[in-house]
Amino acid sequence: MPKMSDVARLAGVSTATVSRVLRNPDAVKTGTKEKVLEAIHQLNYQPNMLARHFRRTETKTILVLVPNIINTVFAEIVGGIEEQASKNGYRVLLRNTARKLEREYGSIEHLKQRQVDGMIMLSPQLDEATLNEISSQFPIVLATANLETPKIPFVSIDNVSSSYKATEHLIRLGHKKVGHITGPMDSLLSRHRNEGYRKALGDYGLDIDEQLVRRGHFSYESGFEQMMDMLGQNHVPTAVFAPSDEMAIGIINAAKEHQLRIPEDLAVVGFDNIRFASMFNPSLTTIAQPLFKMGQRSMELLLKKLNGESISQTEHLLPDELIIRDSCGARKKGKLLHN
Amino acid sequence: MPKMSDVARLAGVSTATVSRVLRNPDAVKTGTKEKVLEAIHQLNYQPNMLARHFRRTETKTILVLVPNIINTVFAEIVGGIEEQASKNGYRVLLRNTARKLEREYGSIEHLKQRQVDGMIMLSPQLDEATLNEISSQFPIVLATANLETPKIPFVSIDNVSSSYKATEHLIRLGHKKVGHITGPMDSLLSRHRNEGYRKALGDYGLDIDEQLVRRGHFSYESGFEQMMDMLGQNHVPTAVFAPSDEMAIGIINAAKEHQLRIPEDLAVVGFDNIRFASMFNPSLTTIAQPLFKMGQRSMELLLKKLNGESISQTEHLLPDELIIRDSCGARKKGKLLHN
DNA sequence: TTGTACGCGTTATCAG
DNA sequence: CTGATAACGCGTACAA
Repeated sequence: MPKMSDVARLAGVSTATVSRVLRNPDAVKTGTKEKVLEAIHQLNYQPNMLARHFRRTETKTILVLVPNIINTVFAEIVGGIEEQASKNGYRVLLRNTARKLEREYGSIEHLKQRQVDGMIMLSPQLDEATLNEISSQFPIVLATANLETPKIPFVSIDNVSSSYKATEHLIRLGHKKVGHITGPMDSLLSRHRNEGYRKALGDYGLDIDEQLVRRGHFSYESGFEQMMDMLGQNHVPTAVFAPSDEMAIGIINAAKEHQLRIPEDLAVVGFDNIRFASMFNPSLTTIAQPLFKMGQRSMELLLKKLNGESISQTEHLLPDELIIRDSCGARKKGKLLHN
Repeated sequence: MPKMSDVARLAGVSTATVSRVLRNPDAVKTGTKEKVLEAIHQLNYQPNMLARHFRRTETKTILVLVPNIINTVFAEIVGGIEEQASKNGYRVLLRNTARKLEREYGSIEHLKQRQVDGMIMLSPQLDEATLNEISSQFPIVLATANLETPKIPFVSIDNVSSSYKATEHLIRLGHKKVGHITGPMDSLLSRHRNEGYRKALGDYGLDIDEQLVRRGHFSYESGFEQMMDMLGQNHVPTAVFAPSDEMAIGIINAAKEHQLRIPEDLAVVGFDNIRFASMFNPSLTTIAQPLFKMGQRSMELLLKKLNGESISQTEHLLPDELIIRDSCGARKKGKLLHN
């Protein structure tokens, strides 16, 4: 592999000049520049990036920590990050945490060892104190994460108001017994979605029937199981708000096992608007998160940090949208009942 | 940030010794080793990986090229790769090609610039000559890709026999008019699946009705559109083999639009066994690819290449499996008709 | 505008 | 078993 000195020799200049042609072409006279470029071409020279990174103590690489890449929600955010990163000359290192806390800690080592210039964490599980500690030393951005006392830039939607909107939709369709299966309650995001649900019921003067509120963890299985269990009881909901589409599908399938029709006997609203939401039968009414955009935005914020620019605000809430399809019954009535 | 020389000074040894403690501890006397480790601990020293990578001309990083990370099929393979990589001290750089050929070419630059030690390509679009050319210079492995004349190690399932199996299943359920919507025919993988379909029909003495064979490209949309079109014609299939689950779902939804019952009026077999295959209504009969394992295996092969070990064979075909669920009708008949 | 010369932090070589 | 020292290839003061 030819090195810079080879180019320099062939072009009859010094390595300094070759380096300048590569990094700051305007500082070189046109004639010499051409000679150098010609030599580069002739030798098919490629700069040794390892040497460059070492010399400049930067890697042009960012780390993306994902709880689980197989989850389409995360995959789509990663897609947005990658797009924005590569557009700006950055590469994306992917690490699956498999929801192991120690793998999140491990990523700190990565930063310390200068293996990456910065990091984006999706749904981190680390406590806020630790996150703040890392953030004070390295450029990091959070995605799909809310913070109690935000000090680190993060990208999210407003989980309270979106859940409120979803629940309200069901209430305005006439439902009095609206159930909810939560995500894991150690996650602030789940608590926020739960909060929006409760707020909506309260605002519309409906009591919260704690028997209709169950604990799950976003998954299809937890939706199915909790719903099966709920339907085995003596009083059942006429509508359910689920904090993920996967869970909504689990709920619907459980209801079908009990010979319930969707949406006539049970209305369901999901969350995320995954690709599959519109393909399912019935198609899911759901809250659409702009996942790809959230990925892009996280990377934009990280880029600012990497470039030393200041970030005015820490909360970056992107607009969500209630997508009305067939699982809630609004479309069955010929026209929407409200809005 | 403390450097190796700081550790050396504190421990009263040379940098060479510190380096040895880190990389080849057995070559250092226990006493000195302890002194050094103590100093490392006291200074909270972290080796500068950039310097190490530069010095050793290796990055402990591999590149994974994905057509589209949002596709669950690829995401799952990536999951397997990442797991195996991190288990062996390698990091995974993720690049989305968005099916742009130039991004595949770009990855070659990456290798040339020594930014990564090797590469795994998922469903590459580059021609075999180019792939062979790259492979002769750098360690690469292919996944979900078949080759006309295999010279590069690749991991796949046997697409011909699995498609044969899927089609045969439909035939043995009594279907005479078995349709097929293909993937893009510039992909060898699609051609193989098409080949298995045709072979099965031929072996069972059934004519291939070219009107029942349509061109698609794995997507839900192409399945839906082609099926809608097919159902608008005067003669229609009683069963369809789809080369992806997404497409199978599109086909089913199109059939439902035409008031057809699945599987009574139309039996469908899909491919991939994506997570949603079992959640869908009806649940999909499909060919299960061991995607995660395929990812792991690709990484194992790449590790061998990186370690200079020889790889005996180039074709690594993993076992697939026909998963019988509700979309084909076999289960409706009380018991399987065959097996 | 260009060249010289040094340093980045680690590892490998070689001598002791 | 340990130490001194020379690379690795590039970027950048500083000098010309």
